[in-house]
Amino acid sequence: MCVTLANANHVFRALADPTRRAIFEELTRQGEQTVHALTRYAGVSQPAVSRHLTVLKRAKLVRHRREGRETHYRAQPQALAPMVDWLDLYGAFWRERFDRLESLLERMGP
Amino acid sequence: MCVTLANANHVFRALADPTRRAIFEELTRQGEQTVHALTRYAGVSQPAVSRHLTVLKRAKLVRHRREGRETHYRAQPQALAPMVDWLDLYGAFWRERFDRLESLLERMGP
DNA sequence: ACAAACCATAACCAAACGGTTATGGATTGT
DNA sequence: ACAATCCATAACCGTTTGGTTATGGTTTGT
Repeated sequence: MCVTLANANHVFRALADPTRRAIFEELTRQGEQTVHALTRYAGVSQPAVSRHLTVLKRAKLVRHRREGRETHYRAQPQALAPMVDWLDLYGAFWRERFDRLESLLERMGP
Repeated sequence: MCVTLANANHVFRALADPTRRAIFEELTRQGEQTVHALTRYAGVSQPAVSRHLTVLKRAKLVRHRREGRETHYRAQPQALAPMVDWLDLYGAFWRERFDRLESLLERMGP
């Protein structure tokens, strides 16, 4: 719980940058990716991607797995918990979120 | 919806700074506050607070109301919607959130 | 009328950020 | 053995950021 608060700052900061959010989104949608693949996707240089991944790693939003000369990264959505907790406390009320959930489930069909 | 995406960046950026989060939290907990009161709370100079409030205002996370020589600010939690939406899409928190919701509804009785 | 209070903006500054190119270490393919 | 690939780190650079003090406009209190 103190861990949560300590990490909250890292999570908020990491997701403040749109490129970093895009990388995290890509990893969430497409699953595990190499740095090479992410570089092609992100539209910035490979070192830039590497450092973005380092920031995401610090926030525990991604994990990496080395395999030969390539490093595979995967999203770690549990690390979003501090942000969700914060929203629970300071923003989104249950009623509102329930409505949203309902409408989203509806859109997803039966 | 495009509006949501456009604003998402502002919201994420605004909440990336701990001082700004603290101000928003204070406004959420204690309700409307003057800049003077927020300055006492935030532990930074009054101009710093004013500019933080400007950033929060840009993200529509706060509204202001002038009353004589003082400006009252209030939190606007609906503006967190883009962040909640983003978490819905990329957080993959369905299971956990659904559990939480379920247990809450249970506690609320039949 | 005048002093004080409240707030926003301007001007300034050090530090952090996000990008780049250069480099080198480890691994793979030929 | 050698060349090429993958990745991380270093070095560098312009811009943004978060803070400060200074200033001025408006409103309030005496």
